[in-house]
Amino acid sequence: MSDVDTVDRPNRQAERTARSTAALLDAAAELIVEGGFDGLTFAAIGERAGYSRGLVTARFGSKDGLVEALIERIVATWNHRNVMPRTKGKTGLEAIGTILDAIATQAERDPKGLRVLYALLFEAVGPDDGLRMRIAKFQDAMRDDFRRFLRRGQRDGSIVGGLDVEREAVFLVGGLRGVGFQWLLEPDTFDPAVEFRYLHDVSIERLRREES
Amino acid sequence: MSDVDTVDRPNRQAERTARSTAALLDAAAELIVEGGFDGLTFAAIGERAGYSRGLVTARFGSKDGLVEALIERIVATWNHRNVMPRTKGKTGLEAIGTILDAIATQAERDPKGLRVLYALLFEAVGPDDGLRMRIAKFQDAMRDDFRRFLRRGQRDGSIVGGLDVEREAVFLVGGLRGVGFQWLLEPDTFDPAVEFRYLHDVSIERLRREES
DNA sequence: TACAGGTTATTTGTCAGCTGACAAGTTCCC
DNA sequence: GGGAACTTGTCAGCTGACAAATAACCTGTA
Repeated sequence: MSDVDTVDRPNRQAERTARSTAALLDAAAELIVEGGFDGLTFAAIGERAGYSRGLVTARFGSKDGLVEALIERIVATWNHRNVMPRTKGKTGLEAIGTILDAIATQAERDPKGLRVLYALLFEAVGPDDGLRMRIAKFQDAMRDDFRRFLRRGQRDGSIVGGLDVEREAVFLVGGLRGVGFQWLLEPDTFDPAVEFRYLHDVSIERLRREES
Repeated sequence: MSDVDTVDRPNRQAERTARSTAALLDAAAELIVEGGFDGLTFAAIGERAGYSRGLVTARFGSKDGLVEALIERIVATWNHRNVMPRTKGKTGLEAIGTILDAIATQAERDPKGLRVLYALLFEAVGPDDGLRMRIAKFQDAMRDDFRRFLRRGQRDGSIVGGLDVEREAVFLVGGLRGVGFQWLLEPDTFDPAVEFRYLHDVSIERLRREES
């Protein structure tokens, strides 16, 4: 019927697995955006994905396994698409601007995708869960990007000298999380694109080396 | 035995209620700090408070009622003690500095009390719960404080002119939430006092009117 | 002072609902 | 025919809620 069916199929088994895996993860992401972690039940995931409630366990082993896979997918696509390639050969200030701009742009064009990430982030505060450590790792990787670019900016002279790199990295990531928090708290009245853009502008302005 | 017993007791019934209510709320606060919302069960609250599991329902009607009472207590003491009285007769910039300083100071002296609030905040992101709207109301009240002081600062000349008051209020509250989020995500390695203090310094520096 | 009767505070018994997990069975693919 | 993907049956565990029972307290009267 469609050309998909006429294509060579060297491995339909694996293809089937990939399809159901993607469907399950998509469903899980949607459910988290809509109802937070409480709405993320095996029954709901299976139903929305068009499978049974038991497949989640069969595929991911446990609920933690599912969440781990979901985070993995989000982080991988994000880093691969939006950060690493677009900061090459730029000054430190430009690289930071690129990151902040990429987030603001995604808030404009694909807010749902961004909401999944933030919903996961805020769900991770709690006791010694595996989720918290997983998210903390992601968080620190992000701070590390900022640390690197802040140092680069001080070497190449694009960023004002003498600032506390560690504090600044925390401050920048904190600014992003603060916008995301207010967004998720008031999803109907809060415009994340505007606020992320403002965060970008203020941060760049503040970090830019004073021209003499 | 103790002098408490020899004091006039015009209403021991009410006193008993007040004592058990306080014990329940204290226990609930501790449990939230330790294990998030998941650990906040009627059984755990009653046990820690030294009462039975059924008293929570009898006193607060439902779990929502308990949380509402807890938030009410935190917000009331906070506003009453730390904000309202200490910003009178100050310039806009000074008032904002007072708020940020009060938070940083509490992070130094009573981090547990502050953690209860932030744990509640981040637990509130989710669907149409009553908790979300309750926290959103608190959040907007806090932004409103900043809006008021920002305008005051523009009138009295202590704050740089021409800034977007609404954006700035969001940015300031967002900065606070961002610090709190990183703290709760990494409670063992993240020092909230240092970061709140840095937030204070950077914000005041940024808002101060350039001296001509 | 004593004590009864009513009110309030607190506990215990019990229930339905939901969740994640897993084993056994069924369908699909190679 | 064998193995993988997927479904269904089933279970124990836990939670919040509420009704009924018990304990503590207060008030009025003699």
